[in-house]
Amino acid sequence: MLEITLPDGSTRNFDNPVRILDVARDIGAGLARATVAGRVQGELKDASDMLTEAGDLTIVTRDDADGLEIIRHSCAHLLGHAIKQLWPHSKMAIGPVIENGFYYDIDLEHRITDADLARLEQRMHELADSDYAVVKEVVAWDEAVRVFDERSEPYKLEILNENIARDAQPALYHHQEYIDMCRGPHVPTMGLCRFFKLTRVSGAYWRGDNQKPMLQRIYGTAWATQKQLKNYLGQLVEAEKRDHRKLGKQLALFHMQEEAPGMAFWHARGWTLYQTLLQYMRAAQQERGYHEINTPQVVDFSLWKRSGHADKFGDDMFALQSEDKQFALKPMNCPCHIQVFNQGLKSYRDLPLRFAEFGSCHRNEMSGALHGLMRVRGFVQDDAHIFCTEQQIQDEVSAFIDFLHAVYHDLGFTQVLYRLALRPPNRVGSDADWDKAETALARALASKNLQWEELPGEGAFYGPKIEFSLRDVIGRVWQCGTMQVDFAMPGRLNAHYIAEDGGKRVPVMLHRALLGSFERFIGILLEHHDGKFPPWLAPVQGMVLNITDAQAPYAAQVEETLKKSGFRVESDLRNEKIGLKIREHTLQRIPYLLVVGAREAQTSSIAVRTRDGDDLDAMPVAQFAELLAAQVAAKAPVKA
RNA sequence: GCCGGAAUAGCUCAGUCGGUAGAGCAACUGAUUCGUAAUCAGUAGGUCGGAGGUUCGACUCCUCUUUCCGGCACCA
Repeated sequence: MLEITLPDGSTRNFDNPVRILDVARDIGAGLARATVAGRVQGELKDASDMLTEAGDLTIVTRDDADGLEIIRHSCAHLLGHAIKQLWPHSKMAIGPVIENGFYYDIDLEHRITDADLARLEQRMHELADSDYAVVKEVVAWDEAVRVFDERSEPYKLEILNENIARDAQPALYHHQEYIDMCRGPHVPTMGLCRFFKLTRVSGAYWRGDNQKPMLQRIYGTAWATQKQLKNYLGQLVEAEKRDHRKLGKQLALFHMQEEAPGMAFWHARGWTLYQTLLQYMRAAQQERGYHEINTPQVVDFSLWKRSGHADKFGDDMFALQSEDKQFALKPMNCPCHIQVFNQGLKSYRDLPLRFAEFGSCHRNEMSGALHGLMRVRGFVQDDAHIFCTEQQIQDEVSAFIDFLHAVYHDLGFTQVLYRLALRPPNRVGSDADWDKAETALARALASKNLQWEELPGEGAFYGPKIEFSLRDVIGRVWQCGTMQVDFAMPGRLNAHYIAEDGGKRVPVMLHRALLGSFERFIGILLEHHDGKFPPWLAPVQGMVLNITDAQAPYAAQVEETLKKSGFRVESDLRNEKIGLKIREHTLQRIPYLLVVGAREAQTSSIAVRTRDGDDLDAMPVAQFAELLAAQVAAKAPVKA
């Protein structure tokens, strides 16, 4: 007698051991059809697995997150099955689940093209539609080796030899004639894997190692229902529409060209946005006790040698030769900030000393890494270095977190994620120092009641760090802010202060940034807002449009009045229909369109329309100025 | 840097089999003076990313190269 307890507390009794799928079938045919796997004592099991002991069982269906993940995993096998049918000589590497889908890495002479993807996808559909049963076979390690040896699968053999214990019992999943090795679980029948699409093919190093051969990676997305799939594909289209590179061109914000790869040419509107953001940061950090400084962009290589950057990143710096000297464009600001700190003797009474710089940096990023504004070679950081004592770390970090929250909130981001990167194997500084620094960072986070993820081994060699990421409106996560404790560099570059007892001490240096680089952050902002910036950030806040030439003088006067009130306003006096002007400036995402016709000229008013098409009716110019001023002050969105 | 793809008018994109390039929008000219997402007509616009090669002939085929796109790797 076998008693199975279901999540609702009800029980079912069986005379003999049963398969999970049989239990589902016993409950109902509908459930059986939707069954992907089972969860027994917290562990996922194949639907075909036998239950031999009494206990709890949760049927995992395609509606569960776990179920979807299994479907995606099985889709990778389905892809493998199809690949082997079309190209029997493919050597299969790995086929894991990723966010929204799966991929499979294969080694194949033939280069997979887009047309091949379509063929593969069609074959996958045929296989899935046949709804064949997946057969799981648990074998001895030797037997698994024999199977993959026979099938000439060197990558599977490497995995068996290097990653699977000799006494393990690997599971082989039979997909008709195709066999894949997997931890599982997998779907019981392939009919559960119908809603997928192969999205792209690219190269990927075997085991992620650039010394190892490059394989072909085929990506796909997979979902439990047609509706989910359609929805996701729609999101991709949506994300593409708000691509900052596209918007940057459409809205005349910036451009890039061949002669300066990885560096932006900022146009008037883009630079206005850039400056608005920069001035905002400047004011915000001034309020919080930072001293803004500015340091050279071209610095003798010897400084980078002393700071240790030349060793690690020398090849990634732009080098310059002049007379007999080797210079480099600065890739970061911290060594220069220490030079400023080192001018004049510092007392413990001067600490914490916060040096901020909108530092223009250049890094010779590898060509393949460049990506619009998101990864550039020339950029400006909202960088600052706080020189302080160990005792001051926690308070400084705590104040920084408040600062960061305030800024992210102002910029329209509400969700922040926190990660604490802890000591790596290769590091400088004593364990006692690391203990103190890690504790200070963790305490600062805890004191704000924040949840964080710990990343052991991920800290910089010179100290632990907190990474702050924000989630944008379409759910993507961007790492922007950082707070890093540095025990090493101040000492290397001879920074010290006189302590209370008269002794010389090396200060702790905190590297910190909120936005990271202005270039990248503007890219993120553009995509987050879809170019529809709130009025305080919008490069042009209002556009005055005349109906006919007769109102041109009045329109110019309105523009002038609003400009004098400190707003960014332009006018469009072309002899064009109002509909055309509305359309064009709406597409330019200008928050307010200010229409002036004979009526408005008569009454000294403007007819206000938002870029979203809302009509705010005619109002006196002064009233609009008041409304806009309030929104700018509050950093509020466009008012409907 | 590595794998794959792409580059044609200011922009978005066509271009068949190798026979010297085309549309829409924008620009310019003219008409129109108009009330909330595209007024009409006309004109002009190109070393087909760059350098070589094959060919009677190259946007088209080949080689090299630059940049971009999608990934991988990298990211102080």
